[in-house]
Formats: sequence, structure tokens, C-alpha cells
Amino acid sequence: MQSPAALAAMYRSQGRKITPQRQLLFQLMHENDRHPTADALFAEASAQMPGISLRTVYQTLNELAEMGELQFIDIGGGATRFDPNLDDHHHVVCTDCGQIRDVHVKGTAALRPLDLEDFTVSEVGVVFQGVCSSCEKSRAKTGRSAHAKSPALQAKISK
Amino acid sequence: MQSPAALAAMYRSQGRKITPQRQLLFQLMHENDRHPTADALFAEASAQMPGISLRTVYQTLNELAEMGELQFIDIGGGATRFDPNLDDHHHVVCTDCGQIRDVHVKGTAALRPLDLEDFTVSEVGVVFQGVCSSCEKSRAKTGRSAHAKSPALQAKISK
DNA sequence: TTTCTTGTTAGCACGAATTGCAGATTAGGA
DNA sequence: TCCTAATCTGCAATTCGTGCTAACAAGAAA
Repeated sequence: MQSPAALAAMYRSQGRKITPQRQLLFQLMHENDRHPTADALFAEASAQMPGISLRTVYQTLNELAEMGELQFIDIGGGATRFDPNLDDHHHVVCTDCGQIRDVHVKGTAALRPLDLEDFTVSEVGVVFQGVCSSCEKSRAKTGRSAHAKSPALQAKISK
Repeated sequence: MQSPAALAAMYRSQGRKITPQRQLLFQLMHENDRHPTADALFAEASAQMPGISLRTVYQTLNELAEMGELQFIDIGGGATRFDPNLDDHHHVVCTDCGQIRDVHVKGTAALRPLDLEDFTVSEVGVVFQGVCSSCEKSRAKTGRSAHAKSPALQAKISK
């Protein structure tokens, strides 16, 4: 996603208006690598601008996505997450805590779908699932094995 | 997912009962490669067993997932989809019509996350996005370019 | 076959996420 | 300063999924 200033310029050039709400959201999303949900972003925004509406957060996120400035990430877990990182990157998900991290991946160009006819591929997404080190630690304590995933998350997370 | 008969045996061995509802759902899911939503499955089931409850469909799907007999797929689009295919496979999504197809993929073993520390990867999922041939055709007619994806789907489908 | 126990089902209420709608408000050009 | 179109807020509505419970039915035991 571009800088708040660049986004403002882009908005103006499209006849859209620059409101304080939008400016705040531009800031909060800019270089945000936490993949927040709309609700999480709303909470952050509310702290700085009490009274801002959740509706406005959704609206702005949708605009930015339409403009190609951010991506929606759906890896299960209920709420859609937002990613302002426009690099060619992929995601890592901790099946325990649900945390999502960006990763660059080597070898994606060599991926070949077999027996895929009548289909034009335009993009490839890779999602690694596993356990982050902090969850690994708490597992060691509680004695949970690596296969004793929380049923809810285990079920939710797609392959 | 195993055959309806094998599932019945597995259910019995776990002290679960074999009901007509379950038998019907076993049949409908067995070798089903359409990745239906719970609702779609409910519609199919209702046709053969009027009065079956959507609640029962969700319940049975959850059981089967807990038993490892099927997977949940979340690639955006609102509803979770179900996949009884237990092979090592991946998915292809048409960004136009939302259709999901199974594919085997060559090269996944060579995928390497770069700079990924403090994380133990246990699984890798690959999703190819593109346009299926039938959508390609209707695009040619209406003159839509390959980039004029329907905004809703475009936004919904995660990378 | 009848009985009994226990797992299941149906159906509705509820909750979370997201969108539709409409009236009040405001950015920004004339 | 004024005006108009875009925007915001708040709430209703929608969609997807789960919790709860009374009625029900497998299937083991007698």
C-alpha cells in the first residue's frame, strides 16, 4: 500500500474526498504487517478518533481493495484480514494462536499444476501452516503434542 | 473420505450410531469433488430426505472433519466448503464463477520460506487463481478483459 | 420382541461478520 | 460564502455457523 500522502493524491484524482477518517485509516494501515481484521482496525482507530464508525472502516478497506492497494486474506477463523503488503509474498499461519506472518517464498515459479486443463492461472498463493515458537513453548509446558491442535482452529484452517 | 460402509463401521466402533441422516450424508459426500458448502449439501440432502435439518448437516460435517475424513476449505466467498479428498492435493479457484477444482501439484516439496525463523511448518497449501474456460468464453462475448474481475469475488479471494 | 440407555435430530434462538439503507454532515470547488 | 456531491454514522438486515433442549430413535441387553 502506498503512503498516506500518495493515497490522498490518488483519492483526489479520482474525485474522492479526503476525510479525517480516511486519513487516519491510511496511517493505521500503512506498513501494517499485523494483518488486522476490520474489527481490530476499528478498535485502533477508535482509540484515536472516538466515534468513528465500524461501517466507515469496512467502507474504506473495500475502497482500498478495489483500488488494488490492499489484499483480503481469508484463511479461516471467521473474519477477513487485511494485508497492505503489495510485494510478491505469501503467508504463514500458526495453527495455535492464529497469527499470520508474511514470508517470501523461493520455488513458487517452479510449481506446476498437473492435469489442469481448460484453466488459465493468473496467480499462485502459498500458505504454510505450523506452530510459532511462542506457541511451541506453551505446548512444551502443557504437554500438548504437535498434533493436538485446538479442534476449532484445526477445523477452520484450510489447506 | 472412506466409503459409506467403512464410515459406518468406523462410527460404530466409536460408539456412534448410524442414522439415516448420516448414511445419506456419507453418500452425498463420498467422492464428491464439487467442494460444496454446508448449505449446498443441505439442499441435496433435502431433496432426498425432506425434513432433514441444516443443523444435522453441519454437525455431521464437523464430525467427519474431527475424524479426519474431510477438510474444510476457506478461500473467501463467505461460506466454508468441504473436501472429502484426502490425497495430497491443492486447489484451483476461478475468480469469476468461484468454482473450485482439485489439482495435484508438482514442486511443492521445493518450496522454501525465506527468513522464516521461530516457526515449525507442518503443512503447505497452494491455491491457484485464474479463469476457467467457460468463464473465459463468456468474457470473450461480453468483452470483459482478464483484469475486469467481478469486484466482489476479486476482493474476496485471498492470495 | 420389548425395554432401556444414550446418542441424535430438529428447530429455534443467538452471535459474529459484513452489508444495505437513509438522513445528517462535510469536503472542496465555484 | 455557498452549494452539491460524496461521505459518515447508526441501525436494520443478511449470511454463516453454533448452543441449547425437548422429542426421538439406534442398538445393546433381557
